[in-house]
This record gives sequence, C-alpha cells and structure tokens, in this order.
Amino acid sequence: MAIAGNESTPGGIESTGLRYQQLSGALRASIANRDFAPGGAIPPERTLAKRYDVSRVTVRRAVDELVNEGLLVRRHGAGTFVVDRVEKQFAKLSSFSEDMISRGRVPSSRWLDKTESFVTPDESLSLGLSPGSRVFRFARLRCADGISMAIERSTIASYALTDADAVVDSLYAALDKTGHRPVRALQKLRAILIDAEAAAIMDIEPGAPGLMIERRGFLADGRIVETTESLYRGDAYDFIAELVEA
Amino acid sequence: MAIAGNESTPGGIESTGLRYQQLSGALRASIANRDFAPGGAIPPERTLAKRYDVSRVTVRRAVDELVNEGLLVRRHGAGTFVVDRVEKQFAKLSSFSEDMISRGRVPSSRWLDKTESFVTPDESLSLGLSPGSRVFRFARLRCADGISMAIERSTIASYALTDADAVVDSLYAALDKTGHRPVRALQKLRAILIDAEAAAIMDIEPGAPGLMIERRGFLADGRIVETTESLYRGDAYDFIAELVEA
DNA sequence: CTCTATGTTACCAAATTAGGACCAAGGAGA
DNA sequence: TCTCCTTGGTCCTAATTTGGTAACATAGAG
Repeated sequence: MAIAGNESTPGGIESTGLRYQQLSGALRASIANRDFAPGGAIPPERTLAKRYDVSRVTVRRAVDELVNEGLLVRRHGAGTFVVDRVEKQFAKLSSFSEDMISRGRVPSSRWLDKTESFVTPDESLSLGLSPGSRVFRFARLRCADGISMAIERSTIASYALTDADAVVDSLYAALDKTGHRPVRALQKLRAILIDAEAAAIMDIEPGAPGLMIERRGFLADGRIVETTESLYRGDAYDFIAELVEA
Repeated sequence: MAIAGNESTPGGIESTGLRYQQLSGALRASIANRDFAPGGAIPPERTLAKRYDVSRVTVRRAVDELVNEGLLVRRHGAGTFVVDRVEKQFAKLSSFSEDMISRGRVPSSRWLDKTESFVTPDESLSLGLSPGSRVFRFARLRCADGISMAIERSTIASYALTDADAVVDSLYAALDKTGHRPVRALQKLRAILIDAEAAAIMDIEPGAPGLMIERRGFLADGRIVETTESLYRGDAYDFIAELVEA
C-alpha cells in the first residue's frame, strides 16, 4: 500500500503534504487498530520503507514522531516496539465517583440530558461514524456532598447501548453490560473560564476558573465508542498524575 | 474556484475589492472549517495561486495577513502551517525546552530568578532535606516562538548541581549531566485565574485562565531532587494524556 | 502624470525526500 | 564461545519542493 499522493483536492479536506506526517498517521492508525500488537515489534524500517514506497529517512522521521509521543520505543539491533500501556498504568485518572469516594465525599448527580439523536458532522468525525448514525447523548451535573463539581457531557455510539435508559447511574457500568466499555482513552485537558450558562447550572460565578477535559474512549478493536466533555470547577478540583521517564 | 469578482454590492455589505483581502478571507474560512487541518500544511503558494487564479504575490500578501494574525506559521522549505494549540503530553516527563524542540517550535526564556539559598521549612519537607541545606532556585518566563507560554519556578536540591550557572538553557539537561535527572514525577494540576503579577510578566490580561502544575521529581533511589511550580497560559496550552480505564 | 494593486519572471535559500554506505548493537545458531 | 544476519544509528550526496526576495511590467484610480 502506498500513501496517497500529494495532488490537491479542490473541494475537500487538505492533506498535509508532508510524506512523513502522512506515514506517521498511517502508523498511528495501525497501532490504534492493533495491527501492530502492543508490546510487539513493528516491521523494520527498511521493510516499512519498501511497503509504503518511501525512503528510510522518511520512515525514520515518521517513527521519530511516534517515539516522541511515547507510542513506540526503539531498541538498537532488536527493533522498534509498540509501548504496552497496560503495564505502565501511569497517569491513571479515576472516574468521578471513584475519585470522590476516595476523598471521603459522597458523589451525586442530576441529569441534564438523556436523549437519542443523530450525529452532528463533528461527532461523525470524532466517533468515526457515518453521517446519519444514531448516538446517545448524556449530560449530568456532578456533585460531591451536594456541592456542584462538574458538568459531564457524553456522546455514545448507538451500537454500544440498547437505549438511553440503560444508563441509570454509571455510564461505564452500562457500557460494560453490552461489552462496549472502553479499554483505553485519550484525554485532552485545558484551562478555561466558566461561561454564564455553565455557571448557572453549577450555581457559581461566571468567569471562575475551570478545567475542560475532552475524552475519547477506545474499544479493544480501536473503535471510538465514547466522547465526553467534562467541565470541572477549578476551585474545587485537583488532578494528580504520576509520570515516568519517556 | 475563483474568488468572487469585484462588482459592487448595492444594498449590502461593502466588499473590500482588494483581491488579497478576499483571498485571506477565503483562507481564514478554510482554517475555521478545518478544511486545513490544525497543525497541518496548507497548499503551497504556487498551488493556491493557480487554484484561486491570482499571482503568487497576491497569495503571499493574503498569507502574510494570516501569519500576522497568528493563524499561520511559515517554515522555509517546508510549507505554511495552520497554528495549532500546543498539546503537551501530560504523561510524559520532559522539560519545557525539550518539549518545544520536539514540536519544532523555538523555545526561549527570560530569567526571573537564579539563586542559591537555604531551604525554607516547607521545602525541607517536600524535598526531604534537613533544615539548613542549600538549594538552587530558578524562575523563568517560558516562551515558544517568542510568545509567552508559562512561568516556571523550580527548587533543586544542592547536591544535584555544581552551581546555579550550570543551568544555561534546559534544567533537565543540566541535571542529566550530573546524573540527577528525575526518572519519575508526581504532578498536581489545577485550574486558576492568572493574577496581576503573573499576567504582567506574561504580558496578558489578569483574570485569564491558567493551569497551575506542581511537580515533584524523583531520582531512581527515591530522593526528591526537584520541585517545580509551573503556571501555564490556559489559552495557549493543551495537555493530553493517554490512559487505561480500570 | 503619480500611486497603488496586481501580474510575471527569475533566482536564492531552506527543508524534505530519495538512495546509498557504513557502523554498532542484539539475536540466532553452529 | 564464535560467526552471521538482522536491525537501528549515523553520515553523505543529490534531486525536488517550498518559501523568500527582487526586478520589472501592466492596469486602473485619482
């Protein structure tokens, strides 16, 4: 298989134009799809160069990216290996309920939304669903000891749940029942100011500091089953993570 | 596709009539629509010139506008790229400079403090040092491509460095030389509002969202060699973490 | 006329990519 | 142990692509 060429796509999405970026994307997909087994070696650089019809320099640059991202590890003379994340277990961010319980607080929540509808174009991209697919939407106000702590908005691919009411308390418990609980997740986190709408729901002042966390949950086969946007109160929540050397 | 002509719009909004402004508007839209992927390259100038049927000079002026607005970045010999929010690999233990270099951005910093002194009682606890021990203190304004990104305040156990001036550029590089680079770290992260003092240093508005990260760096033998408080601009920094759901 | 926006052309400089050579580390088998 | 092969690590040269810059021409507005 060769990487797509560099010809322009007049009405469509632009390709980056840099071959090593296209290649690193292809490799990233192979890792996510488990084409390259976690902990196992990926094909040697010379093989990849032939397979994708690029030079070894380009392969090395593409692999460099993934090594920098921590997805791959090189071992001189042995090969390049997919990092096995199950053994690392660093940066384990526990779920809201678990987190609250471990702090000796009582978690509760109020439903803001619990519906089934069609994907938006944005979601069809991020969930990898075809336009017109159905999804479940859940939104909850999360509280600890009766004090509002966060707003959680989840979108779930329709194949993962029988119906919206299958989620009574824990979303992940419901996904577990259908065998669609994510085994891996990517989280993106940034600091924002809490806007008027969210502030009203949480009964706090607008403009307060907040943490926005976007999570994409992956199934074992690489499909994205869940996207969740969580907005945490900055004045009430700390995140702790343990890091290891890259 | 060609840009709309120059005819006047009688009752409507005044079109500028300058082709490069129309073009920069079209490009701005393409960026907003994600037709040009964030972080990816836009088509080369010669391609844009052909596609929009304008000269390369005009393309360059249009691109100049977007570069000045900070939406695009040029890289000689490589292409012009859509600026993406910095995504920091939260689970990866790397220093600011290493992180920026690996992303192809140019790190720089301004020293705010670089001294040797005695531990405070607080620090003697967190660093595990006996009262009266000496420590190095470093504080820097961190920039990427000349734009302020964070304020970093580090305290280093004195055994880990020969003298304060050993840190020229990268703190972790200096620690590496003496064999005292942390192999593990604990980070605590929370959202805050940037106060007047920090805002003045970073040249931004007070009250902007920020991420405060406290890090304790451990040596292989378990000693804490480093404590760092970093204040990141919320509008310029994303943190990403990959995790395994329990 | 001048001034400005734009087009055309040419060439320079920097980055990517290709392709190759050689070295060093690791593993497999005699 | 030793040898041989594979694999990543490093260096080089050359071609191609891409942005950087300059000189000059053209058209329209004032």
